[in-house]
Amino acid sequence: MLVSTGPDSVLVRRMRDAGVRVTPQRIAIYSALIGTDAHPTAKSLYEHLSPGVPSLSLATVYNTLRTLVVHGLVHELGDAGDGCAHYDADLTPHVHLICTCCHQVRDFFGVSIGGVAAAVAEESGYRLQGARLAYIGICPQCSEPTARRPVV
Amino acid sequence: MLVSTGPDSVLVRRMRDAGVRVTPQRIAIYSALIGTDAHPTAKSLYEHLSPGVPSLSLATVYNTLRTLVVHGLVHELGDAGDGCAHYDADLTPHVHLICTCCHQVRDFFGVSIGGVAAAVAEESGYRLQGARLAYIGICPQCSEPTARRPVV
DNA sequence: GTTATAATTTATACTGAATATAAACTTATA
DNA sequence: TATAAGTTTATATTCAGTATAAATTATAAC
Repeated sequence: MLVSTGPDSVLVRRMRDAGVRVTPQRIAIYSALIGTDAHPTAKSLYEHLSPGVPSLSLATVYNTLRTLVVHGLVHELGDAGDGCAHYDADLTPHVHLICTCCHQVRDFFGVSIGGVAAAVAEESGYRLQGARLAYIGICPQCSEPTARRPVV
Repeated sequence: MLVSTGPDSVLVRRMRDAGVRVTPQRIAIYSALIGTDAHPTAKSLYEHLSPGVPSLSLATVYNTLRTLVVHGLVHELGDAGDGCAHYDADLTPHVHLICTCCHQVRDFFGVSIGGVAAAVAEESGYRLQGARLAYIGICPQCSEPTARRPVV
């Protein structure tokens, strides 16, 4: 999926509105996140972007992801059984399904969760920055007797 | 909170029913988890139990927690901003509130989430082992101007 | 457009949570 | 009670993520 990244794009405006400085690296990382539903990790983002942004450093990917999370532009989904954090730029309240076998993180929109988010925001007294709503188990593909794990 | 740990206790029966071998170390770890709502980490469990179970190894705590999680007796809540996983033996569907400032994980029963769990279990096709339902933000205490962070 | 300054990027070194290993030990079963 | 399979332990190792400091760049003020 392609995402507009010009100086007046939604993406750049969102960053400015959130008080995040705009740099080419941040645009590359944020737009890559917006343009995928694969819930990437810092490392997979780095490997995906490196060829197009040759000077990009892995440290910058970590720094940027943290910045985006702290400013509420991205949600950190945590470990998917592979020992590293996955990220999502889709802030629409929705559930994730994590397979402990293939370590895939999949969106699940089959249940409405907006009311929960609203209730927590109102009743908890917390200044919310993110959400992490995941159910963990073995996905149907990995449950098949002939299952072959995707190459991680 | 005290938990009965005899050979016919609920705790031991639950382990056997789940196909988990029963050892003194596992009883100690599982009962400590059942007896607290502090959502401890592997290390904090180790430090709490070590004096009473002198030979206990940190590796055993990690091994046991993974075993309990895989067999569905314990939920792994993931990182609370302190870089390590927290655990919960209360499998009642409920939400957690994670403060990114003091790294405390608190139960939140102010919203009912049982229906979500049921819907996911039924519609996703996943063989569910656990859930991780957390909202992340700054807790009221840490929001106060005079806030002092608890010693971690 | 320049300039100043504060923030960001980068490469590298480092930290520490979690895992792998292998020998000693324990549990469950027959 | 003997056996086989699983567990515990101490230690070594891995690697995700962070800290550091020098070089660079975004922003805002002029």
